Amino acid sequence: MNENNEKYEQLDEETLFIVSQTFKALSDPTRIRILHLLGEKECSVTEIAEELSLMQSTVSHQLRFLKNLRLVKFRRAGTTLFYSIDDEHVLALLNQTIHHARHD
Amino acid sequence: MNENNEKYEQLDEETLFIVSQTFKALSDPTRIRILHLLGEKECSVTEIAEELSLMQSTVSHQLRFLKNLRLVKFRRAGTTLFYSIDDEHVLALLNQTIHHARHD
DNA sequence: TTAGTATATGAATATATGTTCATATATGTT
DNA sequence: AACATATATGAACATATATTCATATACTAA
Repeated sequence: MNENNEKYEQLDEETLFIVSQTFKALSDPTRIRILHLLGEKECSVTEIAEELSLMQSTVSHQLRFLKNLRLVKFRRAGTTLFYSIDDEHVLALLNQTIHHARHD
Repeated sequence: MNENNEKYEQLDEETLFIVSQTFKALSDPTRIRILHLLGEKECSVTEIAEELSLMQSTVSHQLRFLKNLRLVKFRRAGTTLFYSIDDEHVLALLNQTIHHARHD
């Protein structure tokens, strides 16, 4: 018994989509840097741009991407928006992989 | 003390590259399906193509991609190549994310 | 050696993606 | 209201990516 000749259980469309979107978010160096920074501390758009030497519009575009996937959130303080991590699981995924990349 | 106003420690180039490559491998639906299948059982190229309804050349191209990153390996048996997982950490990353995608 | 099967590869193509520039919107201040 | 600052957005562009088709290579058996 259990000769591993059971039929293979395919991944359903929706799961496949969510999983690929999640990893796609983490596959771009700019987004990785933004998420990693936000994992350290809440930041405004301008702060992110300065800290990472990126154009403000680049940061805004990527934050919109991350916000659509609910990986980040923001709070408003006047004209300034402070962004922070909204999905601790994905941040854990990132930190885990950073750790793995460094130690082998 | 520890007012969290220490300077932010940037990710180094090499780590950033490895991490983004790893996630890029996991960001495509076809590669996800291949890795998930190989996580269940060792398969030949033809078996993968049939099980997932993909063209043989599509499978070969993606296997080359995955092999370059050492995420899969193969053994030869005559003219047939049996592929299997070569990076359990990345498989764990995938399964973890599949589980997360399904349960929320 | 010839034929047959399994896999790999290169070129072509279509599509997706990331960045930049210019400009719009939103909020606060005077 | 006029102005300054912070952020968002749309269009244009260059580059990356995935798939397909055609064909090459590798191994096996007759």
